[in-house]
Amino acid sequence: MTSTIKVLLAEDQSMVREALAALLGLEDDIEVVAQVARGDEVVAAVGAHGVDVALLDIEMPGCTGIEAAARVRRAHPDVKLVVLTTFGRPGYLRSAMEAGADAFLVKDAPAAQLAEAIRKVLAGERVIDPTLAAAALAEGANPLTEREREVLRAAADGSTNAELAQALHLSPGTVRNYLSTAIQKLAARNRAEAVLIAREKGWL
Amino acid sequence: MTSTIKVLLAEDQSMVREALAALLGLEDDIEVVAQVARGDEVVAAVGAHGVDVALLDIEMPGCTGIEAAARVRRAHPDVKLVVLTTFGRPGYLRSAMEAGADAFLVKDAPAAQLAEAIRKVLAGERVIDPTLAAAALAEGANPLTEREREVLRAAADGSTNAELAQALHLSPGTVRNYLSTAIQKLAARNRAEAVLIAREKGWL
DNA sequence: CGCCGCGCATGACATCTGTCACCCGGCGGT
DNA sequence: ACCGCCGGGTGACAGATGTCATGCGCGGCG
Repeated sequence: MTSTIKVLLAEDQSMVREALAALLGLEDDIEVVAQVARGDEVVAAVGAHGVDVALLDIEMPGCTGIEAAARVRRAHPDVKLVVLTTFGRPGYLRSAMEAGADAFLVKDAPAAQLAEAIRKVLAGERVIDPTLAAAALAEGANPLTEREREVLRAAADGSTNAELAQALHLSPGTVRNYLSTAIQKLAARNRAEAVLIAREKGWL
Repeated sequence: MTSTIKVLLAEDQSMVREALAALLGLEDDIEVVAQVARGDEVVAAVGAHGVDVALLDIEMPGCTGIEAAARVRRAHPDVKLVVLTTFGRPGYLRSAMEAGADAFLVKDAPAAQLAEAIRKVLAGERVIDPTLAAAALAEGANPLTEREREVLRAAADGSTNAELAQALHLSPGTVRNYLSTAIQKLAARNRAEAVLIAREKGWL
């Protein structure tokens, strides 16, 4: 490797983003060439700066880091993708890998792993926390259908059946049916618990 | 100022914590002398390292940064307290100030404000985002009674009335009464929405 | 002292929610 | 051709939830 590794940082909280930039700035083979605060600005920035590795937070306005990863994979297939997240939800790991991520890191892992992961993905390796990988495999795939997920997502803010029906252009009875099957699939006791479980597993 | 400012960093996500340490390490008048990942380790670490300023995240295991701030204030009245948080909830600001914090920063403020805030609190100033301060004053105090808050907190995980009654040693009817008044005070349409509203305002 | 707010409780009532049975049309597999 | 699953719907029913009136005892405040 003759030149430095060019990194893009995508993270919405500027204090965290700039702190991560400072951290990576300590490594002399790594250079942060671009920073963005929104998921939907990632692809353009990757194109504009000749980025080698994109470091993507999941929780971002615009679009999620996972969606951004999928877009970068399509537009710039050679760029390596590191997904970084606060929450070690197995479902997140699964969808990140499906979106084409090369590494998946949680923010409560030691900071040293960050630079290490960047070097490894550039060398063609994949970096995944083995504990999380096991959890993702153990829990199986998302059992919810697309519609069930939609209804559950819409129900997350405490809307009533009537409001959900209106918002989703469905009959109130259908809304209740979907919620009922979702509740059973998730082994929850009501919609509120179902939302919590789905969210925790990264199925929302 | 003849010597460097000694800072304690309390933040549970090690990647963020170490990144913030790297960021502060770039300032030559600031030295991070201690790092902890739990709220209940803060007081001891402050005592052990002769800390000038404690930087406290709110969301932490052990105890919250706000609770930790109150404990430091009691045990070491001269130590300056900077509370740092992901969520700019007015209720958080209010309780942080009541706990004796000297500065209140949100993580999506520019990183430069961090070092600046540390220097300002040491000079005796208070640092508060004016927008947030206005919001905190505008929304008024927490209208919920202690019991209402307890019930709402317990209801947050989707428990039924019967389970809440058992857990809180109350009659099921009483649980419903408390939830009902809480729902009305928060102008919510059901318990789920009430939980969301209370959480967003920092009243939980 | 009287009044009010809080904690706690009961009973009655209307509505919301969750479940179940059953219906249709379409699409993919065997 | 048949089965199963999905999207969408209806009707019925039990139980959970939200509201209201009312009651009691306690403590603070004018």
